[in-house]
Amino acid sequence: MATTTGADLRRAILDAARAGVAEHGYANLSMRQIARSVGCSVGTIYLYYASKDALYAALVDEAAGRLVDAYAEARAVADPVARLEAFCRSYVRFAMDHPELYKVMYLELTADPGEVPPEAYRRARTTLDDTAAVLAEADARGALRVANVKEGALFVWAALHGMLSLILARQTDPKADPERLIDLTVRHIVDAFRP
Amino acid sequence: MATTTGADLRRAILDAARAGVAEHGYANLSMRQIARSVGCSVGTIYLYYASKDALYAALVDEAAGRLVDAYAEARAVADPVARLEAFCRSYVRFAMDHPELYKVMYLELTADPGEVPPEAYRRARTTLDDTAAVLAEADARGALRVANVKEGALFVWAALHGMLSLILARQTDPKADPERLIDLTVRHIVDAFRP
DNA sequence: GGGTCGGACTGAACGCCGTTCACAATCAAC
DNA sequence: GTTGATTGTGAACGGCGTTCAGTCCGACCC
Repeated sequence: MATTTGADLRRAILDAARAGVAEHGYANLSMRQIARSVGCSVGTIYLYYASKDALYAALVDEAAGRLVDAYAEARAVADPVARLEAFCRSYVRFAMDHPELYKVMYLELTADPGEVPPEAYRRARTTLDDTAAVLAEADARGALRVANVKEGALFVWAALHGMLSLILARQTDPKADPERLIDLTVRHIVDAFRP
Repeated sequence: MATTTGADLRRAILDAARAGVAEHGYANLSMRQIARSVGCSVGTIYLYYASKDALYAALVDEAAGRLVDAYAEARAVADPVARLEAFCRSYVRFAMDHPELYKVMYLELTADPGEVPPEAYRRARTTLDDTAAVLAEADARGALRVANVKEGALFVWAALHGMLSLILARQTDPKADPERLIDLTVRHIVDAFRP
């Protein structure tokens, strides 16, 4: 907060932006607030990030990295169906543990599609490849039936993302337990591919 | 644009707001722009809508009405499984035909959950009841197996909303045909409930 | 007619915002 | 010691949502 400079300042700005988004949402986050909390002037932020959108893209990129990390341990599960479920739960855990990052990545952005460069999402796409691979393996073993693994993986993502969106946007019954809804979703996803 | 007054002016403001959201998104829509396109002053808008959020809520309410209308004809389908699919397609058609309204209802809002009063969404919830009812009927006839119809309906909604979100936010493969992805989604949703 | 009242309407003003840019400070290289 | 680049500043610009003192104008009563 004091007189950080150079690369440290760059990181401090990103930290402040992340905290600001978590607290106020992207729309209510201001460059001036970031500058105040970091202890530099507004103009300085523009030395490190070309615009508010660029700063946002950096947040997305960072979040994508964490999402990919969350998939790492699930990759070790031997049984393909169990691994598919493990991937689903890794995705959900990421979203529930870091709702602000999940919003940054997949909720906030939809307000203005195309403002965040697609590169920021490239890393996150590897999770789709993981899902496609496990579907292919399960299909090969006859445990599941998957006509098209890429489309199948997209469905898995869509169903999880849909339920998470509804939960995070408080569109579900307030009395409903999110964990239970997630369990239900994962079970239905797997059932959708039963032979 | 000329000298509309009273209730006509109220409607003109709503029309301009809808067109503005469709073109620029909620964030880039300004009260001043609305005033310019309607031909009144900024202050006048506040005579009819307490705030930008209230104006937004009116848009959501209007969109919810149209969504409910879209469900009306599907309600006539006799076979419950066919009716479930018809509901799904009504929902999708609403989102694809009026992407700006769908964004207004379920995408833009997630930027700041809780800003739009829940009442605006009450009408839209009847579509969930429709889905729950058709699931109950299909279960009773043995065509599908649904442990909990309310949760089942939520899953149907989540899966559709998830795929639509990804499509509308351009997160799907640009080469993929949206229609095909929707077909796939509806098929998987039904399969998820197969006995 | 004159007078008054109330609702419709205005637009300048307030304090925010993202972004720019002329300027100052610092420091390595010569 | 001078130069040049790098790093940092903060006032200024145009735009935003919102407010409010003030203007307009038709309806009503005397």
